[in-house]
Amino acid sequence: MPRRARATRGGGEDGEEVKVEEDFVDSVLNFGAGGWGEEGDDGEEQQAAAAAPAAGKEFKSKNLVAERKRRGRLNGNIFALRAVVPKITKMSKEATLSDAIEHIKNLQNEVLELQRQLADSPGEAWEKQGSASCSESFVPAENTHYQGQVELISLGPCKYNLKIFWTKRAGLFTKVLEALCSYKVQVLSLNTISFYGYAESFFTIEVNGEQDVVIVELRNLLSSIVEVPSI
Amino acid sequence: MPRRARATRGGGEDGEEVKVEEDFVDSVLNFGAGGWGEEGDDGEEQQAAAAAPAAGKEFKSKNLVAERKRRGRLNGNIFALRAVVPKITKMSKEATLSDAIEHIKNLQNEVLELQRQLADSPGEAWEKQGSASCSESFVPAENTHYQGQVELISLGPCKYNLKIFWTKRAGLFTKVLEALCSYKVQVLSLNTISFYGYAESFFTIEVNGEQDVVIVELRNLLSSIVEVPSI
DNA sequence: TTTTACACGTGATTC
DNA sequence: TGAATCACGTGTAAA
Repeated sequence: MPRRARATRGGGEDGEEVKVEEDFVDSVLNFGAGGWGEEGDDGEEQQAAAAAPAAGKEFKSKNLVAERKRRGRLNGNIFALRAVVPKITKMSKEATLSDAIEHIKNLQNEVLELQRQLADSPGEAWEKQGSASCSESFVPAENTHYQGQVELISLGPCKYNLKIFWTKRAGLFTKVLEALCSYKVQVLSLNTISFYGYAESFFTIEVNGEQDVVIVELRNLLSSIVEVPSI
Repeated sequence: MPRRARATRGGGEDGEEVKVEEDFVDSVLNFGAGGWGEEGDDGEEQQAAAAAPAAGKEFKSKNLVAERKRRGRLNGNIFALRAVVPKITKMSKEATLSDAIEHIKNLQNEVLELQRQLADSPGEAWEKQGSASCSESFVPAENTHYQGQVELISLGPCKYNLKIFWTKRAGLFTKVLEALCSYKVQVLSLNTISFYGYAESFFTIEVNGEQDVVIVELRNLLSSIVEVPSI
């Protein structure tokens, strides 16, 4: 609720001050503030600018009404701001602006956090890579090339199961796919289970060429990608 | 860049108006606006309030300096707001507020969208349910109870493979888990592959009690949960 | 009482 | 020019 100005023409306080009961000023103000939608209608303002001098005296400045409208728009925006900011500490202009700033910062942080969480959701890369249906069975074997969070399990000639456990980081999964791509590795199937902040992916891949060399290099490359940098 | 007021004591424009060259008012204003950190220091304002009357005349109100500080804080907040809002259309108070409102609305929509995308990332429910390692093999079988996007495949006495294909929606995966829970179904393993906007989950479950009845009811319940409402 | 916040009218400045 | 924006000092009302 706006504080219903008394409209005592307070600015110029010279001797010949005119004190008129101008409720219409209030109405104009409330029109500008309460109905702060974009209005091209200025019928009431016209009325105000015409009625006020008639009440007793000429205004010293022609931009009086314009200034009133400007104040009205500004206050309207303050109210609109108050409407979209959930946490209002005090009903004052200054506090409203501070709260708005705080709220914007919080929102931006929230967006960043959500984007970070979403960055390595496996789905992000799927659509670039194409869909991969899950049908291969996963058979634990003994000849596992193990290092860190990467396991390479031979399934037979040219075929391997690749198991990767990783913490979600931005772009990491894409890097893994690029690494596979760089070694001309065919992805036969892909399967991922993700926890909050962690994910485990199971690839069935087909490797052409020098098996022993490629497998070792690929394993090292993937390990360097997946390993957390701090440790 | 603030518009460097000329500081001609414009308010009371009565006859005995004093026109002093008070650049210090400018400095005070810029102090309040430019250095808009929280300051308890009011040395310069004291100086201003003391020097101005000395220049020729008493101020009519002690409120003057307080009002100056208030305006300074308010403008400071305007500038701060301008700093956190990326899209500034015009360098005016009104436009700044409008842009801030627009920006807040955009941010809130962005947060909602990200939360929606993240809502059914499988990881969200994992930690409530506990971790589920992936080890069961998936064997296609013929005795599949198929309806819509839900498949129930018998693996033997009391054990089934449950395959669900669904479009990501908020809270949907949690509902599936709750449905399983309500039928006292044990989840032996769980495996999910997610595309952008879609996900396929493979459960290995153990059902106790009236197999035929539970399986049919469970299948119907899951179908009703997973099916898109519009079709 | 004083303090705080506000709206007001006005002159100046910019475009 | 005129229209728009601003800072200013002031009166007033509520805390």
